[in-house]
Amino acid sequence: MSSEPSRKLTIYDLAKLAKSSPSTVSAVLNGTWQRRRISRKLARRILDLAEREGYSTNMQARALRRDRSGILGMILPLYDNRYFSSIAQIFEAEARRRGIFTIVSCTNRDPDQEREAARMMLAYRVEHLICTGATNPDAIAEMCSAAGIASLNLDLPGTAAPSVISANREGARRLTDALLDRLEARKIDAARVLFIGGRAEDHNTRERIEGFRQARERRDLATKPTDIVPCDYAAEKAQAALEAYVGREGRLPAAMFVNSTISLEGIVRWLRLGGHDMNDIIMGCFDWDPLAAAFHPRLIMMRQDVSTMIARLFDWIDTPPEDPTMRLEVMPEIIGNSAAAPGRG
Amino acid sequence: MSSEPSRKLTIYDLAKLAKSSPSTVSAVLNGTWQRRRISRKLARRILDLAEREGYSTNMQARALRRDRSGILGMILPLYDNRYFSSIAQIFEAEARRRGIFTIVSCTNRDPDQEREAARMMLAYRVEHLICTGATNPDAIAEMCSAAGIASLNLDLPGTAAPSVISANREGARRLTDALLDRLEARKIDAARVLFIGGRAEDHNTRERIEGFRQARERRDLATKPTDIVPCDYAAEKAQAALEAYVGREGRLPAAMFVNSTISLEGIVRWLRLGGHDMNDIIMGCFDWDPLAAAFHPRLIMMRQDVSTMIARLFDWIDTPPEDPTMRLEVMPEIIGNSAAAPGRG
DNA sequence: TATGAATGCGCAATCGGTTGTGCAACTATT
DNA sequence: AATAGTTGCACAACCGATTGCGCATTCATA
Repeated sequence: MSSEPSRKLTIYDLAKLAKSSPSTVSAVLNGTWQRRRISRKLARRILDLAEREGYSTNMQARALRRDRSGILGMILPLYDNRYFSSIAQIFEAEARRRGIFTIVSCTNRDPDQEREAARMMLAYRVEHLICTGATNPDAIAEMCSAAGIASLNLDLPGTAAPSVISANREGARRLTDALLDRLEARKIDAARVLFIGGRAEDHNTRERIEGFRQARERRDLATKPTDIVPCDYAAEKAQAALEAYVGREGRLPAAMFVNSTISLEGIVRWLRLGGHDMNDIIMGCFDWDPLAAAFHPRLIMMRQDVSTMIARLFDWIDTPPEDPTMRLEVMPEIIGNSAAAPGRG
Repeated sequence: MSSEPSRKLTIYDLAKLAKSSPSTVSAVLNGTWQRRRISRKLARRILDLAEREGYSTNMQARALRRDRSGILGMILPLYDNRYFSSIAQIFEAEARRRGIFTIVSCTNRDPDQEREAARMMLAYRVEHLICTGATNPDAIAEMCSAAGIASLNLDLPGTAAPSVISANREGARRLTDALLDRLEARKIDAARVLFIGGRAEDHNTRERIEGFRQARERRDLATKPTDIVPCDYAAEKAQAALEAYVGREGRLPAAMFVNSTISLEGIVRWLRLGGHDMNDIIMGCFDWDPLAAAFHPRLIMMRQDVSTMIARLFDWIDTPPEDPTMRLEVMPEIIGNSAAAPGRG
């Protein structure tokens, strides 16, 4: 380790030290030296020198000159559930594997914050912008296309950029089927099944509601409007909605389709506060959380296949789809629906 | 909205359009126009033009020239628990409030990934690097100081940069006290209390163990070495460690100090699998998760005060402490230890 | 011993902002 | 009317990389 450089080392400094030129040093350090016919000997000397002196490329200068930042941007609603946090982690890991730098920003499901974050990412000239669970993906996609950079949607689809999402309808159908199967096994009337959580205006919730409906329809079960309560995601909202439902109906639902782990939090809290036994009610959750699974092993969960979703995303980053309205659905996996489920484990 | 610009708009384009000069346009757009005595009229004209044409400053160019990126970097072990995810979220929110851009990278508690992420952040010339829960904070601090940029530690302290951490020892003492109080209330022998989870080589775990010991000592309770099992954080490790403990002791511990929510996951799973009743055992967890709290309201949790920790961090970003080895401890809050706790709620 | 090709490297322009400095034109002062 | 001060803006030199181009050498071939 050499002594503290008072100023950051540049290729000009290295060129002087190596008695060479900045262009040569640059070529050596960015790996294009063979193409520029720099001798292996000189290359090695410069590389050693750079290593010894602790040189680090100024990415701003590189980005400016190359007109490519080497950065991938992602906006995300939140980090604080397993679904979104694993999206961030797997996205980062995959980008790192490819030597790409990532910037992730969470925007709290707030359209203004989404736009502002996108504006910043565009100012930093990210090469792609991944728009995850955005309230208004098309607005972001438009900003991106105006800036001439590609955008992709994840989790919630848009019409202005390609989207990778979960197979929400089919997933919801399967989750509902699992609930109905358990009711049948316990010979419980399937009339009182409640769908709770999510936003009526978001695509995923609408699809899941549709899947829920279809699964019931196929068994000739009617679904009342009051059985479907997209009361937003927040735990408190779900708590209040369940309270209201029980107030109206006079008793607990026999089964519940809970639309997210954050809604589940409210549901569970409400049940606990009321002194209800979790096992008296059959629950499914369209999302996955290992702690919840540990606490309540009879809870059925849909685990969205984040690895596959991210893999498809990178496929599109590598080779952009010709059709910008392309939509790809990835099937989630059902967890906790073992055959032994009806009995006590 | 004007027609699609084929090339990204620059201050030179704007200068031409406004029949002005690049330096004037620059001054107007970065807010220094008053100091440079640009007339209000011209400034307005240029601002309107920039707005109309959808101009966006090239941050790479700005950063290069200013020699300041305007970026704050943070490395983080993971996103997938509430503690770290709220650190990321609150950090971002606070930075956004100040108009600072952030880059967060998670490094999976892997020293190599930590160094690599730090190297990248330094290459992008972040202005500060926050090192959260790093396995080797001093190594990162050294890299930073060699590059001439300030670093700060969060969650796990180092000796080469100022650190903001939780009051682990005192927090652990209080959590242990809560466990012992409950044992007393139930008139249960306090011999069989198990500390489980974490890494013996990390500072926080050592401090918590010390707090655990002290709380027992103050009640004249001896602590056997086998009562303390820092088996790493992973759920599987905790699961195996508990299994081993029970195998040795012939029965369950009466109470447990679980060192993280991820360890808690393994503990709860193991208890469930064995058909044990969660309420037969008094549990505390040094960390907080609202889903866990909802599922198990008698679980006592220490919620680390992330908001305060981040606030202190930004204090130091604003005015760096004179002493680089400075360490600040922020008291965590105990959750779920209400007076009504011993009875059924 | 010419001639042409290949090898090895440096020159200088460039990316898009920022900022020290200078120079008109205008206003106030004596 | 001459001088000094103020106002309003443009010039041009950077920041640190990248890259098209060109010029010496050296090597192979005739």
